[in-house]
Amino acid sequence: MATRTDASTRREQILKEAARLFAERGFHGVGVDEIGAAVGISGPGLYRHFPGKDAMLAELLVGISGQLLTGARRRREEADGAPAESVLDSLIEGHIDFAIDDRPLITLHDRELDRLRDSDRKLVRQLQRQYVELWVEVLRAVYPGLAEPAARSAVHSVFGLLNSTPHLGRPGSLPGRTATAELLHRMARGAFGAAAGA
Amino acid sequence: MATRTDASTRREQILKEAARLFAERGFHGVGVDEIGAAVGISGPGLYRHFPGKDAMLAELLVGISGQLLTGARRRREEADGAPAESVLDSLIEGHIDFAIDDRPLITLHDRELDRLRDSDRKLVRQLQRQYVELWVEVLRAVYPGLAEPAARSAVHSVFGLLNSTPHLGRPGSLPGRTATAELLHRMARGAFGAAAGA
DNA sequence: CAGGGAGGTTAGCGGTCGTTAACCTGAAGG
DNA sequence: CCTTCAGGTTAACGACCGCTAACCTCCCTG
Repeated sequence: MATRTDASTRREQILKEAARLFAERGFHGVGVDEIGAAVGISGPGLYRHFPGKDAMLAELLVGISGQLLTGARRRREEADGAPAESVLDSLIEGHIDFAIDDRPLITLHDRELDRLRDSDRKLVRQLQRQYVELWVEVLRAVYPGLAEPAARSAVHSVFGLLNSTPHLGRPGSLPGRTATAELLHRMARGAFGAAAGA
Repeated sequence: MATRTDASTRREQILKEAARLFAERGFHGVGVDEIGAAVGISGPGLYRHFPGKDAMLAELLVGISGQLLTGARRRREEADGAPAESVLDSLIEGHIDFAIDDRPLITLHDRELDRLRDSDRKLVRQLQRQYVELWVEVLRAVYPGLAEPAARSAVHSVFGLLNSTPHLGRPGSLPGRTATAELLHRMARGAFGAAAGA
């Protein structure tokens, strides 16, 4: 039997290339032959690993949403007892890491959701909603005066801000990963502060 | 001769519906038959108004970019002599108006650019670049200490923030257009301030 | 009242795409 | 050594899609 590691390596390789291609040209703009070529096999060979093209997108989107949610929950629990500000900072940091390191996934995440089968789309939306609600709770702990609808809007808008990484130029033209992360972090905190602000 | 108004009404109707459909399901996810059906004619009838499907997308994207740039230039000139802060506020206000009132266009604007022919894409990118540079100039007039690369990143990120309107729930579930616009405006100013801030 | 153009229609062509079918190969296991 | 099976291959099918061709029908105009 092939080791689990080897088997999932090929699968993960396919998912990674598919994510890149979907992000670049859109789900319908990429053919299975291209995805196959990107990993060195040809078109229909992909069907040994996935039941179809839709399944690749579904696995990507569910994976992203789940990862974001799981990471956020972990960060909140690890900061147990800490002031709410530091939990918010940790959430922001986690989201920025994701947005910088997995740009294609961040792009797909809010772009190709409507291409999913109903059941998958419902699952992804549920995970996304829980993620947003976690942020809203933490945000309102930091700014108790902030009403819930405004908090929700603020969270969505800050996601838009943080997810702008694909527009910041190709990696390398940036002032450096650390500087970019710090800038985004400051801006997110500034935006939240202004949303709640006097 | 049909009046210019009547002729362009049908064209504009097609463009409007095409924008909505492209934003909902992606350029490749919409067929010409659907676009035709959305305006009450059937598929190939569209070719009396446009040379092809690509041309509709091109006209939309060039139109958006041009409108944004023209509006921004007008606002800067109208505020001649006014403090830089008020020019920045005017730019933010203009962008928010656009993001709230033309959500499908704002969505297309940063999503389907790669589907354009080379010449059209170059034109759109040029208009977008000029728009960004105008913001960068105004922003650095407000915050002279802000370095140019950081200012450019900040502008792109604030665009991400302002362009989050499609994620804020359907119009009607919002706390009201005015309240939403004010919230976004405060957050944008807060983000810029934090980007420049100590 | 001819006639011509604007703006539709339906039929159909050619190409592309996702998927399936049928076949091959190399390595692991009894 | 034979079998099995994971993981490939190429050929081909059926559906769909963008676009063209051919035709029709008002309505405006000289």
